[in-house]
Amino acid sequence: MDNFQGDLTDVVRGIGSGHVLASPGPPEGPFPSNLSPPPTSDLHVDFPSAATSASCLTNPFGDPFVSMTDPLIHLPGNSGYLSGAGDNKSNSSFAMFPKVFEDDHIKSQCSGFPRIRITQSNIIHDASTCNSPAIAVSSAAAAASPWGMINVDTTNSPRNCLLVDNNNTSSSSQIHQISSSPRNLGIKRRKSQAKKVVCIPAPAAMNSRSSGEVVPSDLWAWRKYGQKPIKGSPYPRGYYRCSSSKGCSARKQVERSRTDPNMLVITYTSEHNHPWPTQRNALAGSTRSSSSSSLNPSSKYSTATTSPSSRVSLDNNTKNEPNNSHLPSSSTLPPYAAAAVKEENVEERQENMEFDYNDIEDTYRPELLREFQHQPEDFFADLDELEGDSLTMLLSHSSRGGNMENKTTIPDVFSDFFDDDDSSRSL
DNA sequence: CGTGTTTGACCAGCGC
DNA sequence: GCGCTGGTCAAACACG
Repeated sequence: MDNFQGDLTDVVRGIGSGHVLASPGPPEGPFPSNLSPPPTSDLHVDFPSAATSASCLTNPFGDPFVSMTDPLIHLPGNSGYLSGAGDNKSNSSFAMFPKVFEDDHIKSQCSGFPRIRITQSNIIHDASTCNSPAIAVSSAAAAASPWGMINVDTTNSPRNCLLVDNNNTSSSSQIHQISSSPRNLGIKRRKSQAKKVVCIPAPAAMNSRSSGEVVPSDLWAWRKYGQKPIKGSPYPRGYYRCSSSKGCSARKQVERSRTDPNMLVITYTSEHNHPWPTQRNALAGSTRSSSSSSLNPSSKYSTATTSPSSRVSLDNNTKNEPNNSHLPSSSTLPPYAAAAVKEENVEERQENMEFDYNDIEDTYRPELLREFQHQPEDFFADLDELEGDSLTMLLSHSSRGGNMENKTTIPDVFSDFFDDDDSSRSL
């Protein structure tokens, strides 16, 4: 059975194809739920809707930095664009909204990548290109959200889509999942084990390229230890365990939604028993993905590990402050996951279909938020300079002096992708 | 050499 | 109890 064995591979790769547009302007307040055109001064990320059918937006990679870069990375090759970043950089915020699934059978309502507008003050999910729910994100209101930067209004959300209700400006917003399948068909429960399921849009496989599979990465290093075809699903499931630290029991499973191949279902299990990786102990093999496995599409659904570069960038930041993030619960989750992942207890799930955001522990959030809070200025400042589209510029920028602690972040990630993706390099 | 992926085999949970 | 299926192990191999 071959089906889409290359899926997990391709899955991640295409995600980067997006457009980023940033234009100067004043920061915005909370955005209307009807998604009226956002004001200026936004970093606009416009994901191709047709090319990649996925819903709701995202940081497909889990790694905030990766996600931040993806759109940029593919700008040139995907007719993306990047214009001047806003002046107001201090309030910049990025948020990724993975779709939260209780069940991968939940049919995605979107057939195309939504257009996402990432603003320093707002992140708007423009539903115009997708029949998915419109999601307006405002960091302003988001400040009050548990995640600190999310305000998602999904007034028009169809069922099964994630809702983040931030009307409540208290210390906790809520994420609601509208309707969901009562059954957990995708993941068999081995023991009553708490699981966190994250659903993220997966890009359509890039036919032009066969290598360079990248897997949704998060802050941890994952080592694949197995892969199994799943009954009823044309897509295999990859099994990963945390390799950031020996003895860490954190694991995750990555698979495509059987109903919507454009969605990646990531299930986190167990917790990390260690702080964020401060250093990637090894790079060996981390970039190899582009060579062997994927050359043969049927050669297994290769998935990739977290980008070393992206990790490094985080390291630079995280090392500056004590790491208290490895707390129980959502510690295994990537930042985006922390915001939209449902702690999943298979047993409970069937009874309780509504997701209470309050239940989410935000072990990641504090760190991430701090990351963003500290980085935005530099990041957007960088974006400013990127105006015009030059990747070369981008890369060169990364290598130039200055505050490398922050600035190396994005470029490093970029280079990672470039190494793997020639198609996106056609500047 | 260290780390990662691949992949067949084995083990364990669950339903019948 | 049996079979099915998912999850894990571990050897072989690849990569830097």
